[in-house]
Amino acid sequence: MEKKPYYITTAIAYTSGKPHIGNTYEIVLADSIARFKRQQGFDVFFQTGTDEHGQKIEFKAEEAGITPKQFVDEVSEEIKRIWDLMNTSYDKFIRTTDEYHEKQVQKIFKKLYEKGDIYKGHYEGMYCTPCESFFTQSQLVDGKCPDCGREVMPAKEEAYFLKMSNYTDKLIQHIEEHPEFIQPESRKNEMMNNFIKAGLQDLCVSRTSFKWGIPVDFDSKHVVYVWVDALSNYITGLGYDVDGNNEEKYNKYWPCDLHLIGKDILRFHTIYWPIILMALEVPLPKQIFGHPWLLQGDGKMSKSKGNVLYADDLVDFFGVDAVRYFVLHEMPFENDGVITWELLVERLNSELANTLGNLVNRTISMSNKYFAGVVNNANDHGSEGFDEDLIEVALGTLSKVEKSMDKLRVADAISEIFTLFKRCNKYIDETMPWALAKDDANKERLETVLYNLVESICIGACLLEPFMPETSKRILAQLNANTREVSDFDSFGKYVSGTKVTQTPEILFARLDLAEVLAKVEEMTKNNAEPEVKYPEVEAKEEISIDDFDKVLLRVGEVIKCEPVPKAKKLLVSQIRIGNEVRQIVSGIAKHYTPEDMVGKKVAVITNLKPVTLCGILSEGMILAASDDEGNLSVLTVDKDIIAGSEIC
RNA sequence: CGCGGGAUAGAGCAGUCUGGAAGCUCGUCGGGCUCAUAACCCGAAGGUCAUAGGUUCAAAUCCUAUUCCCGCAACCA
Repeated sequence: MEKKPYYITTAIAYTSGKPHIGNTYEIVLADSIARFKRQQGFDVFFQTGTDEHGQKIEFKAEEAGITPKQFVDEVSEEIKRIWDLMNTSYDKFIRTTDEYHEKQVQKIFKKLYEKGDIYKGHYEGMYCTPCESFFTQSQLVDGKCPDCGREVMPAKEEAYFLKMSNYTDKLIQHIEEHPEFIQPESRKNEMMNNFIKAGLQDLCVSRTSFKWGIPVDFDSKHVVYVWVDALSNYITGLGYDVDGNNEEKYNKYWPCDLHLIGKDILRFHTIYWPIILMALEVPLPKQIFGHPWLLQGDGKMSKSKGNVLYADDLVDFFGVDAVRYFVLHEMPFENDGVITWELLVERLNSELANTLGNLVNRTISMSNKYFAGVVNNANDHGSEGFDEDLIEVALGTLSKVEKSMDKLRVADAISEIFTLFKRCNKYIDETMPWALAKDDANKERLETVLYNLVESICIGACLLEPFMPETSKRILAQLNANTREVSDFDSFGKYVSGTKVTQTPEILFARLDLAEVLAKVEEMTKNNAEPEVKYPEVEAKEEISIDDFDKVLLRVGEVIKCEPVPKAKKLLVSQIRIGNEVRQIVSGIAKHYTPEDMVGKKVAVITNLKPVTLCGILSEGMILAASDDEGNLSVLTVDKDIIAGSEIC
């Protein structure tokens, strides 16, 4: 029988740096779905890869003193290494620097241009020359550059645009007719209400401000916008050809069954990508799922604190399958999940070591102890109904797993399998094999009990394969059992009676001591944090004369009253005594100082700044403060007590 | 009135769409068991389901208002 094709993709990872555990979660999730579908009998094609163009990469490479290509080669290799470490079974790892991809992207761009869906226009706005950036009128701050505060000039830059309006109605219709297209549903509403129905602006799909991208072949000043480049990977990876000379793979697997992506990039996948495809006259993918994020529990991840969690570090501590188990199981469906060392240890100990590992271990030990490892099905089912109940749970698990997986509820699917393992542990207590072993008359009953256990564990282990492939394999190897096809799950008793299990059961998951783990983590964190101390990067400004500086009047001000600005999260409004007068000054420091903190402080104030109104409140000056890249902020105060109003120079 | 998400046991969460006995995991306490990795099994304590109103025979669930938290947007003179 011909297998049904199933094409699943992850977002391709951006090669600006090493992926942390949150990024790694996505590939593991996709892998579990891909493996599950294979187990279900689908002909699966699973694609992932790296997104390697863009200004940010150009900049990072320059910083590192190497070419962009060298830079992305390194990072892409690193990402692939982590994907492999996590035992992910992708069929294709595409890189956007692959030649066939670049060629097709150029052709795609050209075709859309020739069709009129892409047109040449002008990017118009206010331009800040030192910052090399365009701003719209509304982005300007007091008519000046929002980044550096300097004068901006009206300017025009040539650029290519994708005409969104040609396809907006069609897109709305498609989304409404295919409720499963955007998942979860709450995201669909968000996209519709916030973006699509509000009217789509034409998308600027070329850049001239940097070089590291795919050049527009008929206009070499421009490179293709990274999103057009990146999104196309889903079809170029299959061998799509604009001129119709598609590879067999494309014909077989497109349209894609599932684009698995992070919730942050849903907009690109549910709006721009479908419109590009419609323009190319290519069918749309069947489903796009925006998964939640895995967040670190103890504060924000930050490189300088050295507390970013990476998959390879976690694997060193817990092993691949424990990490896979954690990210898959701990992730709620719609809300963000949390990952901490404490939670990891807890899950490992209670679920993996106690429930599963110990179950396999005690079962094998008993088989060896009572029957020299030989597992016989004596078909003596007792009269208490224990066997019937166990068998019912064991046979019912598959359909429960399938039901959950159909809704992409991977965490629930895993829980169903562990329900079976828990049922097995309970069965041991109910049947009390050690008591049966005391009387030879119970031999057949005891054989049956152990057989039922081994059979149930086999079923559970096979079902576990998509999620924890290595563990599944190890359990089956210890039981001397084969992996099963889906059709083998229809009846209980497929484990070959008379098989001998291993004599030396290995510990599947060793329990870990939380205190020890935390101590090791602390050491690791310390080591990682040292070289990461990073001084803030501040853009240079032109040299000024003492006369320029003299234009600024700085004075000491004493905060006599301070309160939050209603409706603004970051603003505090202070009454500040400066000599004989009291000024009202608004400052963006509410995240760092409470009004009580501020009252009584003697701060540095620019007093001859043109007054402005912020959130409806007049501000006559500026309190000086220092801030770093981490978002820390400190207000400048005077070192010794000095009277309010004193000049600073 | 910027957009959105959230508040359920000591902790972490499900349940809310579609109203019908307040659930899960961990932790705590008590008991059982000894095959096993101080593991396994049973039981108990612990929640006015953020607050106030409303609809209903019946509300964690639906409606209205309010409070607090978290993203995003804006504000950072």
